[in-house]
Formats: sequence, structure tokens, C-alpha cells
Amino acid sequence: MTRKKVKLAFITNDSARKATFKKRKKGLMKKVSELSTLCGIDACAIIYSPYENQPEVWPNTMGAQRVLAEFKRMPEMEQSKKMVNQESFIRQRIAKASEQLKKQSKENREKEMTEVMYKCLAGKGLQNLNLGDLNDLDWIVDQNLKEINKRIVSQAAAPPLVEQNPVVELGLERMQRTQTEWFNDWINNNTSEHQIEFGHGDEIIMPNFSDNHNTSVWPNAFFP
Amino acid sequence: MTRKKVKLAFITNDSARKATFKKRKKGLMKKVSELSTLCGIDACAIIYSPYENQPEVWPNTMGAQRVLAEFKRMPEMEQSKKMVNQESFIRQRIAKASEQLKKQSKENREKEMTEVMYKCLAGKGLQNLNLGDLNDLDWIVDQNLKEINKRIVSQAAAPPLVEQNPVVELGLERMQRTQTEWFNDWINNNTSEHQIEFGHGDEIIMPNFSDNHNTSVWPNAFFP
DNA sequence: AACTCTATTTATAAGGC
DNA sequence: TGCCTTATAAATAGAGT
Repeated sequence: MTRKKVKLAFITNDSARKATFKKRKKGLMKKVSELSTLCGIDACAIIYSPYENQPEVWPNTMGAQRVLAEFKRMPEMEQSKKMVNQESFIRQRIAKASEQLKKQSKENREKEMTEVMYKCLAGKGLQNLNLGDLNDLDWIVDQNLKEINKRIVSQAAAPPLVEQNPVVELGLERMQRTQTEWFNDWINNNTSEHQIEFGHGDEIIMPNFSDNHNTSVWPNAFFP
Repeated sequence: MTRKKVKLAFITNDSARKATFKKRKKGLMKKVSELSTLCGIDACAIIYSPYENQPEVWPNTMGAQRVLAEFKRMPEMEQSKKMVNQESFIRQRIAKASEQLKKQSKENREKEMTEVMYKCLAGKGLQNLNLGDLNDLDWIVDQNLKEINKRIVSQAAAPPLVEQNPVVELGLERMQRTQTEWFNDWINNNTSEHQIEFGHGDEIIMPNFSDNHNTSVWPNAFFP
């Protein structure tokens, strides 16, 4: 019976934490649904936990996708276009600066992940990477492969043309593969041939990020 | 002073609705943040409303992106692998059926949007489409263009080779453009040359979906 | 319309089973 | 462990400013 005023901090007791999680998740979902129906608002909530292998999604997967699709489209800049008073002027400058920050963060992240990629190629495993990292790494690898394929194609275009056609086909076929497919191939090759450890072996999803206060930067462009 | 037990229904009074929205949004965000810190859970919330042109995001854009990236990766099937008792067996069957439904929904949606595309090409405008629709339409158009380019490339590969190189380059270049870029081009061409109406002219984002109880189907594969 | 106030409803922490 | 219960904290509807 709610005797304490709960100090807002990580609950160290495992079972208490789980109990609290269950209760609060339920309450939260209820609140979201109420907000949505009372105010006619498009909203979604996604919560995933170490306790379930599926994320909790409100209103459901498809509904959430719809909201997210719109969210994806929304650039930071789409803000105040009217710009009349001081405040909205400043807002605009902030928006512009945010955009720059985002861009710079993306660049930084790209460099970081390129470094990780080379480390991987040099034999270092993927153990220390969380899912966000893996996702970005995937992207970087994908970009590099695209670049390589592009060069293969232009190389093949100039010399005698005997082999040209198949090479081009390959290039196109590769272009159409999703990054996820590349990623999976890459992971599978690595795991089967070089025995890189990866979670429980058959489970790519890793629950429970340690840093949920997002110290790391994860810019928009990496979420294509 | 909370005198009524609030009937869970859309609040018709505009100002009351807005007030409720503000209060409940605040409460909701607080709940999410509490859940996250108390239980060490990765979570995000996105709410957007007619009252703000930016969506409300918790913990912030980048944090949300991280969570969403993981969400995207999570296939419906990744569920109960242990499968021992009756319940989890049934759960698995449900998961499988859901997957099928998703696939079928995707196919249906594709057909629907293809029809819309042809209607557009025949001169009918985009006025009745919401953002979800436009997003899917974008995807369909993109797929068709890819297919067309692919055929152009194979056509060009067989005959005398004079023009081949540039054609291939074009193909590749197009492959690398994002769907959004295609979409924007397409929209811009249409709006500038044929004067198709589109929102307020310079504003692509449309707030306030009318059907927030997701009657329409919006499957996973359309959120690539 | 945007705030504050407070009577009530609602959520939930800690127990008990 | 998971589900009830219930005392208490927290959220908030409606009114006042």
C-alpha cells in the first residue's frame, strides 16, 4: 500500500523491479490509449523489456508504424515558417543549429563506425556492441559495399566487354538487397566461419540496453 | 475538481480537449520517464498533436530513434522459442498467423496503392490521401521506377554498346536515390507543372489524422 | 485562452497468499 | 513467482481567475 513516496531511481531488487514494471507498463498503456481517445490524437508507445521478447506496442504494430512513418518524415526544420516575433526567430535559429548538430553527429558516428568496421575486419569481435551500434555498423558496411560495387561496375565497363553483362547484373542485384540482408549475411558468415560470439547464438535481439539515458548520439540519417 | 468519472470518449469541446491534452501529455511523459529510470528500461514515446507542429518525443529525438531502430528489427516471430506448454504453443500459432496476416495485408496495400498510382497518372490528384497513404504511394512509385530502370539496363546491355556506359551509370545513380527524393521530385513536378493541390502549398506535413483507431492496414514491409 | 486550486478518481507500493 | 488487496501517493476534471 504505497507507503513510500518512491525515490526516482533504479530499483535494484530484481523481483520488485519486475513487479513495478508490469504495473507501470499497464498503467502507461492505459494512459496512452485514454489520451488518444479523449483527445483524438495519433499516438503510439513502444516499450520493450528484458521480460518479454516482443516489445509492447500501443495501439498495435501497424498503428505504431503509421505514427512512426509520419515521425520519420518530420524534419526538425519544418517548424515556424511564419517567423514574426523575436521568439519564433530564435526558435528558427535553434532549429537550424539542431540540424547542423544532427549532421555533425551523423558524420562523427560514421567515422566511429568505420573504425569499428576495420577493427572487425582485423579480427575483433562484435561482443561489445549494442543493437544501435550494430545497426549503424550494418549501414556503414552497406555503404562501403555499395561503393565497392559501383567501382567494380565502372571498371568492368571500360575493358573488353565479354564479362560485362554479368557484372552489371550482379551490381544491380546487389543494389536491390536491403541493408538488413547484407547485415544478416555478414553476421552469418562471421559467426559460422570465425566463431564470433553473438548473444545466445540464435537470438539477434539483445534486450536491456545499459545506457538508457542516451549518452551516445544516434542521428536521424542512420534511421533511413 | 475531478467530479466526474470521465467517460472515455472524444471530448467535443475544443478548449476542454486541449486542456486535457496538455495535462495528460505531461503526465504521460512523466510516467514514461519514471518507468524508464525505475526499471532501467529502454522506452520511447512519440505524441503529436494539432497543437504543436513538432511531435512530442521522449526521451528526445535521438533516443527515440535508437529504440525505433531496434523495434524495426524485431520480427513478430522472434517470440517464444522454448515452447513447452499449451499456452506458448498457441502463442506461436498466433504469431505465425499474425505474420501471414501481415504479409497478406502488405500485398493488399500494394495493390491498393498501385491502383492509386494509376489514378494519379490518369490525372486524379492526391488531395484525398493522408500521409500514410502518400508514404506507401511513394514506395510503390519507387518500386516501379526501380523495375523500369532495371529493364532499361538489361535492354541497353544487349544492343550495340555505344550508349551503354552512361545508361548503366544512370541506372546506378537512380538506384542510390532514396525513396524520399523520388517522392519529392515527383511531387514537385506534379505540383509545379500540373497544379495539383497539396496541403497549404509549402507544408507537406499534415497534422491530425482523422482515423486514429487504425481502421486502415499499414503493414511492416511498408516501413522499410 | 492560459494559469491555479482542490475534490475526486486513478495508479500503485508494499503486503499477504 | 504471480496475483490480490488496500493504504497512500499521484493525476487530473472542472471550476475559478
